[in-house]
Order: sequence, then structure tokens, then C-alpha cells
Amino acid sequence: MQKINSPPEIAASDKERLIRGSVIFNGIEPGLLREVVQLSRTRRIHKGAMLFQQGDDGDALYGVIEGLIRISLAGEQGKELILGLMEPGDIFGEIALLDGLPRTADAHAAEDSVLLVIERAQFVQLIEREGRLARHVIELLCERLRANTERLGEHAFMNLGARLARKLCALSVAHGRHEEQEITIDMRLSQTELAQMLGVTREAVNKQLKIWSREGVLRFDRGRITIANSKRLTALQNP
Amino acid sequence: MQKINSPPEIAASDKERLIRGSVIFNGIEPGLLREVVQLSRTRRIHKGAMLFQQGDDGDALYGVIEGLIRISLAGEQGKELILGLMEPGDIFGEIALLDGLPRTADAHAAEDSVLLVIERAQFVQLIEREGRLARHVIELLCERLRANTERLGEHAFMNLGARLARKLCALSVAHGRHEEQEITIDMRLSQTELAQMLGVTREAVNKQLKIWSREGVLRFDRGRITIANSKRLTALQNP
DNA sequence: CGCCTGCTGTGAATGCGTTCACAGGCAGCC
DNA sequence: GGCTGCCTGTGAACGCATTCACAGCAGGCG
Repeated sequence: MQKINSPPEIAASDKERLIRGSVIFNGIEPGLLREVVQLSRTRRIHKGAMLFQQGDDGDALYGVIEGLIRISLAGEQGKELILGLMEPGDIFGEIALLDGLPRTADAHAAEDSVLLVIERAQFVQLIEREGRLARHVIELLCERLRANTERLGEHAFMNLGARLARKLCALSVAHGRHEEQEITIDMRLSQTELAQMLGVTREAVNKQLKIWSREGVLRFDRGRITIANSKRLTALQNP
Repeated sequence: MQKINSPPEIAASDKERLIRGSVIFNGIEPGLLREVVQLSRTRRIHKGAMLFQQGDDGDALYGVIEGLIRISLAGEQGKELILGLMEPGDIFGEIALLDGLPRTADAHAAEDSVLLVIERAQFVQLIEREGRLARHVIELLCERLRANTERLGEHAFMNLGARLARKLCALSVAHGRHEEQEITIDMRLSQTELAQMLGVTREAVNKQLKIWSREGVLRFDRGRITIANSKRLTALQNP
């Protein structure tokens, strides 16, 4: 169990910073911001703990202040499809919150995390009242829809190699540390997780990664993936 | 080319009926309804014609008054993934309309169709003004997200047989004509289209359908699929 | 320190679905 | 009527990814 690098009490300013920084509250007026801060609370959750599961009532919206939350679907015999990783500044849990139906996926803590929690009733009132906020919510939903649609297309049209190359490129944009031509993906990421993001087996991912590592496209440094030849990798997305 | 069974001019009452009947305008006040009718127009489109393509500007929202619109993604070498079939009463084209980004998919007429068209600028103003309408838009988006998420899970966890059984069950709910124990799916539907909805090949679908037809689960009457043993078919969804 | 536990690496066998190739049927149209 | 285009049916070969089965390795913890 890893220690969290923040004081035990989350300051209101932390909440405020998260709220101001996240997509759906972006450009919010100071008065409304203070109101949102008022009606939100925080919650700590330990690595490995379940926040909610598919089918649960969706009675809250969450924001990540610190840590990492994995959103996933569970299949039979322990299989899992990772739909997304929520990082500081990200908002999640919006679908069930907004339509009042059961949760569509599982959420559990991939690291010890601190979350912002906004209760359903209050939030729904708020968006009904504030057209501006409603617009932001709509934009968040559209973004999610775009990501989903793209993913459906990838599954239908691309093979493992291309999908993996694409995922690595995306990760290098989101988490890349650039150092003279090379890009290191700066996050803990097992091959099992990578496989679960793509909806394939760990073995298949391992074999593809090894091929690329032999060809000099990638390297592995202390559990991190380094992209040595990002031009080649980019090309591998469209075979 | 098939004739359309309606007068050449679409009466305002037709528009009104569509608008009142479709999800996002459901329960709308009479005044607002009249306003929406005012700012909408209609458009005819012939079978096979493209309405918009992935990447186009999304400058309008569409509703189907009559006909059938196929929403799909195009892959390389003529491959196609059908994302949805829009029928009378359905609304589509909302993503690009709402976030102002390019179209995420193609839309083309599977039959001669009559569409309701609402321009972007006017509609966006309207939802900003009317909290109630915004809520309905949000609900539509949530519904789409749920469908997409479910589909991602199906692709990841289920094989062709289970996915096909599931699709047939869904179609029998939406388009079933019940007649003493049997359910006929009352729509024109080629095996190629069925395959494109599932993201598999036509041959694979054909083989599975033939197996079930030999086993007495299904029958084929004049281009329609009849489910003879819906209990068996339902069970086949979870192998 | 040594013992787990989880991650990585790999090879053989299997299987599901694709690709390719072709044949026959049915409907609309000139 | 015959032609053309689209749909259905089917078999053989192939290939990608899964499943299964291990082996080695690192790191955390008692």
C-alpha cells in the first residue's frame, strides 16, 4: 500500500482547483464555482478497492483529485475490458448520474486515490438551472461518444498490431516524457493491463511488443516503455 | 427506385407529430413545440444517397419522418460497420451538432426517406435557453453511450454465435410480428447487412444462420427471418 | 534472507473467423 | 425472354489470436 503525498485533510482550495480545472466546470463563474465546492465532498479510496460496479445505483458524480481510477467491464471467467483510466482532473460516473439508470461499468482504484464526490440530486438541479453547465456536460458526453465510436471502428477494422501501436502512440501523447528523439511512457503499465485495454490476451501483447523491441522500435526501462522510433510506430497503426 | 407513400408536400402536422413523438422533444410545451416546428425544414433523400460522411461539418440535426437511414463507419477496402439504423421517430446527427466537431460516422439512405432538418445555430441557442430540452438531449446522449458501451463489451467477450443470437433477439423486440409462438422479424435485412452490424463477414453469418435453421431455431420466409424457437435463441446469447 | 506473488517470456496445439473461389437463385429491367 | 446485379449457400486453405503449459525473474514482506 502506497502513501499518498498530501495532507490528511483536503483543503477547499484543492477541491476548487480540481473543479475549475476539469472540463465540465471550465470557465465557470466564481459564484457558481463556490456553490459547487459547497455541495461537493471528498473521499479517499485504497488501491484495489471497488468504487462502484455495473448495475449499481448511480447516485454520485466523481472527480479525481489524486490517484488513478480504472473504469472497466467484467466478462465471464475473470476477463476484463478496460474502458478508461481516470486521472487527476478527470470526471467520471456521469452516465448513470445523468439518466438515473444503473451503472454501465465498474470503477475501482488502481492506486490509492482521493476523489471529489457530488451527489446526484444536487447536481441534476444545478445543470437544469445553469444552461452553461448543461452545455459542458453535453460536451463531455460527446467526447465520450466520439472515443467509443472510434474504438468500435478500431475493433472492427484493425488487427492487434495496429491497435497496439495506436494505443502506445496515444499513451505517448498523454504521458510521454521526451528525451532526444525518444519518448518514454511515464506510467506504471503491465502488459496485462495493456492487453485489457485492447481486449486481447496478455500473451498476444507480449509477443507483439517483443517483436518491436527486437526491431528497435521500442525499449523497456525499469517497467516503463520507451518508444525509440516513433515514426515507425506511427506507421504501424495503418498496415 | 421505390415510390414514397406520402403527398409531395410534408404537412406541418407531420413535422409536429415527429417532433412530439421523438425522444428529445418528448413532453415539450405547445409553445416551444411550435417554435421547433418553425425553425425546422424537411428534406427528401433517395435510397443509396449519402447524407453526410465522417469528417464533414456537422451543421444540422436530423429526424426521420419516413424511410430508413443507415449510420455506419467505413473501413479500408469497402468494409463497413453499421452503427445503427434510424427509423421514423428517431433523431440522429447529434454528436457533431452539439460539439461542433466533424461528423463521427457516415449517414446514407437505406430507403427513399423524408427527413426533418434543424440547423445547428438555432438548435444550440434553443437548448441553452430551455433547460428541459437540454435534459432530453443529455438523456439521448446517455442512451447512445450505454448502447456503445454494451457493444464494446459484446465484441470483447462474446463470439459470433452469441452476438448474432443477441442481435436477432433485439431485432425481434424492435420489429417482431408475433404469430402463435413464432416471431417474424418484419424488415428487409440481407445477411450482408446483418454481418456489417456485427462486424463480421457475410459468410460467417450465413454459416451460423444455416446451422440454426437446420436445428429448427429459425426459418426464412420470403427474405424475412422467423424465430421458431425463441427460448433456444435467447439461451444461445450466453454460451 | 528466503518465500511468495505478480509480471514477463515463449512454444505447441487449437479454433474461430477470414479469405478466396465458385455455384445457383431470384428480381427487376431493357 | 434473357441479361444483370444482388443475395444466398458452401467448401478449402489460411492466419491471427486464444488457450494451455511452463519457466525465469523481480520485488515486497514476513
